[in-house]
Amino acid sequence: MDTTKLLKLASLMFPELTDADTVESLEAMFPERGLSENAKVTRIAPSPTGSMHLGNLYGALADERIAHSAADDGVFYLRIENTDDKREVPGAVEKIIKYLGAFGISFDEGATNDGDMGNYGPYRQRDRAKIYHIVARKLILEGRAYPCFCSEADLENAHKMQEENKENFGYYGKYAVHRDMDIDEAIAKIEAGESYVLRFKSMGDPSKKVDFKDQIKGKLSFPQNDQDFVLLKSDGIPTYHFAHVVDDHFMRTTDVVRGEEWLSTLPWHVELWIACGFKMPRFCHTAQVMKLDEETGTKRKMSKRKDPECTLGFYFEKGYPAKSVIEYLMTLLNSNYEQWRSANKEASYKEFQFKASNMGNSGAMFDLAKFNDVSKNIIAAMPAEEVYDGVVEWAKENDAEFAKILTDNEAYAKAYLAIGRGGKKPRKDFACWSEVKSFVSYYYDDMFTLEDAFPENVPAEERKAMLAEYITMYDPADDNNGWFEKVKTLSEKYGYTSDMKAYKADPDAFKGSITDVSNIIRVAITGRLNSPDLCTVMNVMGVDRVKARLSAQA
RNA sequence: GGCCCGUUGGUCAAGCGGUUAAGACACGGCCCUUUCACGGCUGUAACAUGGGUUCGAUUCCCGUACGGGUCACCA
Repeated sequence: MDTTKLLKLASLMFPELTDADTVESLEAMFPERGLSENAKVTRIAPSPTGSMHLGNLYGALADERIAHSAADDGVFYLRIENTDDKREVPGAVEKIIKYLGAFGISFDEGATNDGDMGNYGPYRQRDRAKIYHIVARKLILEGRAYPCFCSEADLENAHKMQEENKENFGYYGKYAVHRDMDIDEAIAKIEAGESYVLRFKSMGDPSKKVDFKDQIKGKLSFPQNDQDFVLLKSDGIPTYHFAHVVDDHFMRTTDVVRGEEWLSTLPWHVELWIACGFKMPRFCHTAQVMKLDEETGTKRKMSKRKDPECTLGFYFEKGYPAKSVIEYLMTLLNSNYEQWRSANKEASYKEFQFKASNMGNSGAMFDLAKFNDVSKNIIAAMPAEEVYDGVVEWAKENDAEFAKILTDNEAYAKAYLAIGRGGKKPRKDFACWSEVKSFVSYYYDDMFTLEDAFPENVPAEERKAMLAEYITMYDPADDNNGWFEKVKTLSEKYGYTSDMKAYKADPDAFKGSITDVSNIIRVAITGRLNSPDLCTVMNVMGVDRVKARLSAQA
């Protein structure tokens, strides 16, 4: 190998590098972290190409929990994978940080809205060009990387030929046309200004296997890689593969958590890690989250391209509490979480001992019905103040009119939100804030609508008479027992039994029951057949509104 | 098409050679109950398929089918 020529090639490709820019200098600049034995370093590495979706959050939560669950000094950091400037969406980084923050996921280091935080940066890949170039130069000098001058058309032709010959696609073997190009020729082409990429020179033999252990999937076996994949694109920015190896090495990641879509290129990465001379981290390839289709209620694989509506924004729009989403994701992430939760009802999810090995390996499906149940439990456990704050915050963004109604009389809203709350068996009325309005509309005269739900077995005249009489009986000072006694008295007077046992045993023997009478009052007051405890509802509404509602139907 | 991953009740999901095959959600019934919600009890319902290995396979191996991923100068 002609070292002099290779040096010339390298300096032509990376004129910004000096002799001091060596991999050793990088090792010194980004030393091992010296954390405790069990400490794990994980990262979330999104590309700022659009809105976050549930899969990103799922991965982020897994990373965060793995880092913070194993030891006190674990590190979880944010790295921005902005190597593809064509796809970058302005403001996406800010959005990522904002959304993850909204779900209570915070970083120990990494990219922030104003610069970087931490000693292993820069944390935006575009700012790391020099670091990649230093490693690339080393690979060139060792004969493990070379420039390739193929045009897009060249590669397309090769692809077509491979299709016709039923061969594997890619740049390898005889299709790796620049792999053994004369160095002088390459130098000449570069000097002439020809566009090129830097390719990895693979030494793998696909007829042999490479064995691998994944923290989630267990033992895996692949054919060895023989692809001379691209390390640096023609703009000098690395591809994911190269950036992954360089960054996760120099940022000292101990556990690479990523989606299982990376499994197929794992042999590439394995060969690259070895070629670079870096110690491989542990890998956790997570099953992918399927998404719910809110229209049909059916489920299918989440897809960035096909499902723009499965963004995290969906959960904000519906008004699901961040806590609910996290809680549900935890049940998906670690299958023993639910069991733990039922034994530790009050505990924060952070107290749960999260393990990568407890992650499912067969594709976690988003189950809307279950998610709603989880969310109902979360909301049911909140004090009225928290519910009020949640609804108001949501309404301010999504229903300004409702927000005004709520804030105009905060005490009133909190009073009815407190009904059935706080005890051992709290009501589970709503799964998200957008469901609240229709549930509480009858507390407001402007939103009150009367459904035609009066019991049919009670003649209208009798019903009106009962309501008229009840107005005179109603006393807001009554407690629940006193309230019920009055309804009982009224029922008996009109011939409706209050003996529910007898009534159930033989309904035909009676004109009707106290249920009919209380439902008449209920419909008059709330406009519907279903409501929380009527006595409390009436108390919250206040005597004036109650009497007005009753007389309107009397 | 090549390579890889997966397939347990309606849904999610335990299980890791011998179990009456957990649990949660949903659904049905009963109880509680002035309605609803909650809660309690209870019921229906599953190891994709064909071959092996084994005294014994949901569990291990091979094939088939089905689903998914990937095969870019995207991540």
